[in-house]
Amino acid sequence: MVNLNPHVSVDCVIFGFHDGKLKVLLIEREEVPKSYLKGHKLKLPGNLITQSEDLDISAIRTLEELTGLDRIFLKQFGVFSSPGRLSPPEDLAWLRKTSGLMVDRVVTIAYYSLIKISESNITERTIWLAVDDLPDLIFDHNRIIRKALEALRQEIRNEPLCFELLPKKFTIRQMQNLYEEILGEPMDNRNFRKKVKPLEFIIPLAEKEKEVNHKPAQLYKFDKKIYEKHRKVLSGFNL
Amino acid sequence: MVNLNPHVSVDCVIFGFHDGKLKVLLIEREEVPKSYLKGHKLKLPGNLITQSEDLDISAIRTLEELTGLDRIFLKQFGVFSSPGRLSPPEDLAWLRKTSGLMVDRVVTIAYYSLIKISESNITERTIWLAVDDLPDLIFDHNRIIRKALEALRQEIRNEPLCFELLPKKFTIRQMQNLYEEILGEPMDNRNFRKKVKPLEFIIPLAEKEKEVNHKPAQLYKFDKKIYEKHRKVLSGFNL
DNA sequence: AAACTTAGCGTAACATATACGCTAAGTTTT
DNA sequence: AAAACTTAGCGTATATGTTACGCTAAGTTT
Repeated sequence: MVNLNPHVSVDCVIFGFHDGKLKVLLIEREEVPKSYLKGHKLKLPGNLITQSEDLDISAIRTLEELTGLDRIFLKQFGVFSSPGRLSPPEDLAWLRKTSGLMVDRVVTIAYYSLIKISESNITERTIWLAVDDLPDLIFDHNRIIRKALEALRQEIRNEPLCFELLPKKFTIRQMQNLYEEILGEPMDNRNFRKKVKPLEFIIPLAEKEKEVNHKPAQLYKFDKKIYEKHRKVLSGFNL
Repeated sequence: MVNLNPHVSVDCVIFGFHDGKLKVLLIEREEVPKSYLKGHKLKLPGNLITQSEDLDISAIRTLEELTGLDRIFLKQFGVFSSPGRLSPPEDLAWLRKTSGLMVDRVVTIAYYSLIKISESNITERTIWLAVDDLPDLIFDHNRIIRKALEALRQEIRNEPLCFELLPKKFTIRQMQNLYEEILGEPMDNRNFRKKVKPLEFIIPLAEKEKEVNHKPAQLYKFDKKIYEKHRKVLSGFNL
């Protein structure tokens, strides 16, 4: 057994994009007696940290184990430290039982992470739910997700985060739909294309969309190296 | 003696603006044997948290005690968790001695805060130093300050943080100088005035600058309530 | 052929940013 | 009284970016 630090934990809000909806990855808790279910069956992926691990490393490891992906986008966005956050008592009891530790107060460092659902290899006992329609979760995890979404909305305006959520090969329309879903406002397709067109790090492939009952769309990929070269000149990424 | 949590601490990077320079408030360590001074005499204000306190509350208390100010601007901007951060060994020995605890690893939650130097009542054993010319500090405190400055630079573009650093009564020129110092680039005074002019939450006072050997400048104050009313309409604060 | 969406051209109205010339006014210093 | 200095404001040309919209053509399935 690893040597756990019972005072500090890491929680990850994993966002994905599927069927035009922004989703969060949740874990179904084990060993929950029926007596206190009441919808509190789900939680965010996360763990108490080990004594010798940097938090970022701990978060990365948690994610790799869970999704089968490495090089995932990961961003620390907040700390949740309220002394009363490990409530209700049934949830605290569950944590003590499953961790085997008499935890009392846990300060949790929260990360959000962006993954390509289509390319991940998610392990069992997990479920993707739309962020705008979540049930009650354990502890303060609903609040953590709300804060993560605020941070994501803020940062996706200035950084090319959308490519972390889109599949490797994507169409301009998919890209626009993602922005519309996250920012919650419709955009003009013609103007959107005009903005995207001159970006040299969005590269057309020799391949088109298939099996759609309309003109197939051009597929593109994101070239991170070219983006890095241009970012200093362009002073960011604004859509 | 309060019941301290030896695993989690709070550190505050307190910025102030004086003589046209952005400064940081540092504390002179006590009980430092001459044998390992080497410049490591200074540290950021901060403490281990108590078992029952929310971190924000802990940071607020630390600041009030230190500056005599309440309602200080305070923002949590990062977590520093590297297992090796409590080095060199002399510094760790000092922490163990002064805290009376066998601390081993401390995850610190870092805040930056903005204060009006002229109106604060700073306690002893502290010193204001220019951020661009700091000596070596204890632990990883130089790194924490660098990160705080990055966060401040980012956020001062979108929020009216400058008024936290300026005195209650300020001139447009002082405001411009502050922006120039923090963002590190000169600005055109005429254009700056044009941008500031239409902002209804910057209110002229019936009072002018004194004891300067040129035309005295108009003094202004910032009205937070009016700003809050307009912010939704204006979608932010950009300079 | 109809239905649908992609892909692109064009443009008018409007807002913002940046650089810079110019004038007048109010204070202290000489 | 003049010189030195900074505040305070007007004006303007240029470039750049945003938003809304009309229009055409092309490629796929039904």
